[in-house]
Amino acid sequence: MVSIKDIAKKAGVSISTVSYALNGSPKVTDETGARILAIAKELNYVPNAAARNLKKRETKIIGVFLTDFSGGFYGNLVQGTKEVLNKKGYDLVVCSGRQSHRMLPERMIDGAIVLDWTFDSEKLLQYADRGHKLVVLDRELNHPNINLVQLDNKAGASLAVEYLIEQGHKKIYVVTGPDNSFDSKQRMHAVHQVVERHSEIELIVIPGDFNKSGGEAAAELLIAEYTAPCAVFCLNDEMALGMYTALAKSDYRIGEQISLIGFDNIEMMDYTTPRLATIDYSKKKWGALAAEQLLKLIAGESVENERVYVTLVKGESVWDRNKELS
Amino acid sequence: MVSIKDIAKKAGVSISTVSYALNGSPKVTDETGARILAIAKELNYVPNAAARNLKKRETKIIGVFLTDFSGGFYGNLVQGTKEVLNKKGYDLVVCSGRQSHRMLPERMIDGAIVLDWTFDSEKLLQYADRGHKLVVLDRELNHPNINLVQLDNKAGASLAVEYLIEQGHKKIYVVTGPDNSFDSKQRMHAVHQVVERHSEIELIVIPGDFNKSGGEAAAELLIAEYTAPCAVFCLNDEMALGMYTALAKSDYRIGEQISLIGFDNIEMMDYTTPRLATIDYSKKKWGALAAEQLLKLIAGESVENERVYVTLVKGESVWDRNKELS
DNA sequence: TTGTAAGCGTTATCAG
DNA sequence: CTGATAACGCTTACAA
Repeated sequence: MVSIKDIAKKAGVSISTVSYALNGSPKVTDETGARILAIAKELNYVPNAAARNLKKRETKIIGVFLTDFSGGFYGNLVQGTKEVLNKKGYDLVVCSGRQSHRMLPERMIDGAIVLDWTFDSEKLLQYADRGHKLVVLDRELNHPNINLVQLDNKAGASLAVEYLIEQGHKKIYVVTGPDNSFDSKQRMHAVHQVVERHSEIELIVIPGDFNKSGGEAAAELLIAEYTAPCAVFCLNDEMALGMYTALAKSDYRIGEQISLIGFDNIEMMDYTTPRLATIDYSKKKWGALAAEQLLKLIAGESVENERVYVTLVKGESVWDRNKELS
Repeated sequence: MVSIKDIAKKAGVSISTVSYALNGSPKVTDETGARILAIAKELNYVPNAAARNLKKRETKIIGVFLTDFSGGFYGNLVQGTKEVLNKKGYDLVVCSGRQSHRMLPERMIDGAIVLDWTFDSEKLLQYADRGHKLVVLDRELNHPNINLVQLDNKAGASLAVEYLIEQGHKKIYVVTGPDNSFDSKQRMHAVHQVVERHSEIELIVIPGDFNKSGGEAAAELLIAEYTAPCAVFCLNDEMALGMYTALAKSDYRIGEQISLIGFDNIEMMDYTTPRLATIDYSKKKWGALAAEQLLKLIAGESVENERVYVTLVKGESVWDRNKELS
């Protein structure tokens, strides 16, 4: 490995001069500076990150922690984050799984954006206590070193259920996410609030897992106890797609006997027939916002928690019962 | 920051003893070892990655370089990689964009898996020359420190074109990837080989970009010059989906006037109607294989280049003209 | 079994 | 403007 020491030797100067030259410090003559740069290039010098990180106590790298790499969900979000970070001289790495959680406390990254329910809140708070900067997208955590950029789950879930009700549905199933998912809890809460305002609605809750398999399982349950047309709100699109696939194999048609709406508007939704209704929001903006907040946090600026707004995407997957009744 | 020095002070031992204890060396008494571990836990000690990396000259982290984070393409591939790496005590980070390329030469990672045509081959060779270990999935590079795990593009493209021909198609459009894409070149080469064996086939090449927009642009061209039923082979699914969307807005129907086949079998394909034909292969296995090869390379074992095999996925998007003719 | 000390490649604080 | 030199936190001979 060629180090600044080698350059110094070859240039006949000291290592500190080399360091200054390499970092574009005005403390070296243009002449020696240029000579050193030339020699560095000639020797194919590349700085050693570990040494620099050790000394400077920063890596200029931000980590994004995701539950998994799959699905059409994360692409745009991470892209939004990356664009903001790169513009500010930071690099981004995407990590997943418990093993990788160590990167934050071990200081391999200068901060983290968390959208990963397998990452313990307790751990996150502990890291924040030690001075690490965090932006969390999937829970509520109150700490000066943690900023929240949350989805407006309440609005989204309300929009979804109200849409079903408006279309004349009385019997509504809801397929939930995992118990420990904050998003799932918030959405469920909003669902209950809306339903309470409509006494005529029959609400049935089916526990899900935010995965395709959860939607498939729910579909089976639905089919088993089917008696009359009903509506289903899957608390995320992944499960809605699972249900879509499962129902395709059954005698029931989405948008006819069974109305369906999801949440997230992942890319796959564009290709379903009938078009599945869902709740949309800009994933890219979400990621970008998270990055901005994190950088402010790192810069020591004070930051308010932010919110990402949602809209309803209608689709033929929801049958308008009013037409039938009129 | 609490360092081993702090632990040493509190335990009344030297830093080396602490280091040995922390690393489970048999050189320390069980008693002092336990005491040190206890103190470490009490102080919330976390090793500093930069210092360890600097000293050990390895990070136990592997980087996966992708062109972008989007689409249903990478999820399973990265998942396969991750599982293999984690099992062997390595962590994985996913990177994208020129900026992040520095991670390899700066030794922030112990090796890289490259599926990113924006990563210069010249640079890769240069890094390999400096001793960095690489597995490349999207090009052909001959170097002792580089291993190839390639898709069987030739078989895939041949399967696709032969399928179209078998179904009675005579006029075949091919939408290519970017000029510098190795996969695109290989697939095109195979296309030409097959077509040469069938003199009755009329082949029209449309330059594409492997993105949705490329497929959309190709669709417009197709519509503009449409005269009779024809078939299209998009060299990847992303473009096939672009064409699918564009044609949905036109008077032409996929599987009727226009037959369509893609390449990759990304998840979105499962939701198209009619089901788009494509070329399938196990992305997870591909990623896992790449990880295994890289670890062998790092361990200094000799490795042969590997190949990932492909299969044809038929779909209603390809019209059987033989029926019509018989 | 434990301690001493050198060094990994940088940066940064002093003197010159 | 340039050069010694002391860190940064850790690992690992080698000594004791």
